[in-house]
Amino acid sequence: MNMQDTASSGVALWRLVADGIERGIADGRFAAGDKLPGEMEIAETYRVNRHTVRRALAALAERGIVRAERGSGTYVEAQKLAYPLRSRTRFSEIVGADGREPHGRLIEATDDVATRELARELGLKTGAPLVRIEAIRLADRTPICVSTTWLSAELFPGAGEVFAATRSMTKLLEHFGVRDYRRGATRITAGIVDATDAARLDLPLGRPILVVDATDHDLAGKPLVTKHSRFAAERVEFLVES
Amino acid sequence: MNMQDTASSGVALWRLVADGIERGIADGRFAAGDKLPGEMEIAETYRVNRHTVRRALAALAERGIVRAERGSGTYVEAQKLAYPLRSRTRFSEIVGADGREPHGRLIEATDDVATRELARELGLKTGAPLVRIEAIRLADRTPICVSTTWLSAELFPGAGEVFAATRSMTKLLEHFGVRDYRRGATRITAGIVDATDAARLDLPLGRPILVVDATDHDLAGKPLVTKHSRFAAERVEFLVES
DNA sequence: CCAAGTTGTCTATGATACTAGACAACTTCA
DNA sequence: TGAAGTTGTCTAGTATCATAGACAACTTGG
Repeated sequence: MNMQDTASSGVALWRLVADGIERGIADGRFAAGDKLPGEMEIAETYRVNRHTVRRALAALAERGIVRAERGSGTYVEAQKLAYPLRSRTRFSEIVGADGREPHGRLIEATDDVATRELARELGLKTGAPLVRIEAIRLADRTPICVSTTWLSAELFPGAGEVFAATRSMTKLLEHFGVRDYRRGATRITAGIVDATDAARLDLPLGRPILVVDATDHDLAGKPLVTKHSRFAAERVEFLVES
Repeated sequence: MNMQDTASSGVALWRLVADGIERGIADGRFAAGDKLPGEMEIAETYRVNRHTVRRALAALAERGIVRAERGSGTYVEAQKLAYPLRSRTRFSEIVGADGREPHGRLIEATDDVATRELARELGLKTGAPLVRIEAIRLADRTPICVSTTWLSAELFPGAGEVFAATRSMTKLLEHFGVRDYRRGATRITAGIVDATDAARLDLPLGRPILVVDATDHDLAGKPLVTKHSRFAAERVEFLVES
């Protein structure tokens, strides 16, 4: 089949195929994360050559709508979560604003001691007792980030158990009488996911991650918690107010 | 410039040009009957080759949206007048319903005698005296059809003068006491415009016309007038109720 | 490990799209 | 009548679109 068989519309065949697939995604016929039919199957349904399908898929991949995995298939990319970086950022609010269901899960809560850097961030002395919380945050069922959070074990005794129960850092702080808090300086870098985080984030090895280090303070400016978060870069997009 | 310079959109350049021109017509930037800019000028505004513009114009002409006249220019085709064929059809009502101003003009009114066919249509004897009225009907300033109308000279004495004054067949019949009338069988054929009608309809030679033969009767079924009308096919579209 | 199924890449061919230039045919207007 | 401006029609060359086939590279599941 050649382009002009389609009523000489002036629209390229691969564009028609791409639009069709995109409509299928928008309609929900293909959900985020779903595997699309194979290139051969798509070619048959649209009655075009496989190369034409590849052109269409390449255009969609260029826009971040699908992602091809060699030997496996082509998958619908979840739309990136728009994650505004403000002094008052609450994961649950951001995810909720995106029309998705926020979830949190405790992976591990252990005792730790402050390194010199952690102590400086939290306004404590080196070697001070800390609670280290490993947690994962999800939007619907998609893991967004894993974060390591440190709190003073003296100021927040039993923080691990509280977080396990509430699954929310905001509620944990409320439990200890902190009504509101603000984010201090936020440092953002990027890296490659390690094996541990890859498993937690359900990411293939070698994928890029956004690494965020931040410390939250109470309204008086006293440090409360400091975090080291790793976001699946392909699932989130940070927005900085200008 | 090549197609893919336009962001590799998968939409042919000529299609973009055609869409742009069509939007201009829809927006009223180019009114019906207007002359479009020359092909060279369009090519410059869209930054494409003149041949690409010609492709776009050809597509629009194919759909009857524009009409190219060699040596003169390309013009916006007036939308065809929707002309419902019902037993009670009044030109002025049809044109008015289209939001246009109906006009009628007498070309010629002469005495005639009935041929055998005219006599049969009008329920008269062959050779009976007739009035023959040549008239033209327009919507706004566009000629729609020329028609030859025959009436019995005995039933409608001085019909030519009355029509010249009223410019309306309906009013002419009213003048002779006919309050209402109906159209009988209508025969529709097509042909090529002759030189006389071409001048009257402001049509180039060789254009197709719709030829309508019909006889109007009063409510008792008595024949009143019989007509032979030639419509500019490109300016009218007959609608038959189903 | 193997087989089946998947995406990635290469070569090749024909049809369209777009550009470029030139000239013919025609209309309009002075 | 002639010049200017218009659409119509050629030829030619380059880039893209679409098709076709083959094989490599990889993943998955038995």
